[in-house]
Amino acid sequence: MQEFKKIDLDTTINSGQVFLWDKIDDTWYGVDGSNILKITQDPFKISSSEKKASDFFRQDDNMEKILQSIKKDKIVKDAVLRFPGLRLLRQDPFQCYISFICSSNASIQNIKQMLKKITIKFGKRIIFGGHEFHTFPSARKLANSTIAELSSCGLGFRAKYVKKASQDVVSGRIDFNYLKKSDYKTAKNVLVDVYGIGDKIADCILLFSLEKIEAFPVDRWTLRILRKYYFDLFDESISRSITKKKYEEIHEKIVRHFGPFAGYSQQFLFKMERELNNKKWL
DNA sequence: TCATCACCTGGAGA
DNA sequence: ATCTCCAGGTGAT
Repeated sequence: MQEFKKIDLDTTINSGQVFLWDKIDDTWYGVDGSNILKITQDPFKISSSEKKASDFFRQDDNMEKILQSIKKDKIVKDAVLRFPGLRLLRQDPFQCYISFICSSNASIQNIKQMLKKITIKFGKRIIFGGHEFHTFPSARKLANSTIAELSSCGLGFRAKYVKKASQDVVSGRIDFNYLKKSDYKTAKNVLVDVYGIGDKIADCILLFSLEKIEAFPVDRWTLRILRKYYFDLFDESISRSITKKKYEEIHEKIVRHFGPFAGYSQQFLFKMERELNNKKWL
């Protein structure tokens, strides 16, 4: 089996996509919506608390073709070479949506803590594989919660975002099935209208849970990467504060350079640069 | 349209 | 011990 076909669990889970994962005795456990996943690396085996078929690891993706497509330059080539087992994940959309709304101006460890508290306070407690877990709550549950309850999970100013965003799901204003079927631009325009969701967070939700592999979240790390390695390409577009128009301009250039699987290239570059700076993950 | 700034909170570094 | 600063941004001037 060629190296790129093997999924590297540690690398993938520690790449900033998911927050509710823990490793217990060489086994990874994670919360994905109402489902709890249990995964071992060797042998690679997945089991779950619910019997629902979801390809969490995107094993349907043609990695040979995707990697071929994104290796446009030496930087991405190096990143792919260093983390050949890194993958994008296919997350439960509502959990992903709330997770990244919580991520604004917060560290990964802080985000993890907020989400953990949300599951304990609002999720369903279950025992799986001999361990206790709490599922991610439904939109209705969070929509009906009070700001005070949400604040007690350490959300701070994000509490009001989470409540409103949950209400938008309950009312049907946000329909994840519709967004999955829509093209990138249409879906993005819908998401950025939600209170608490801007360009970056919308792209995270699109990439990690709504099948938009061309989405390329631009955050302070990505911006740093573009400045450091791709200055010649993005030159004028990169200013200190990034406006909506600049963001679109950058995204256009990104897709032109990295191609239709740009989101994959983002994941490799992000992983590489954070490792390079010894940043912590979960 | 664009640039600043406040914002909850917890953890790291001075 | 106490303080400052920052963290995968966003909304309001």
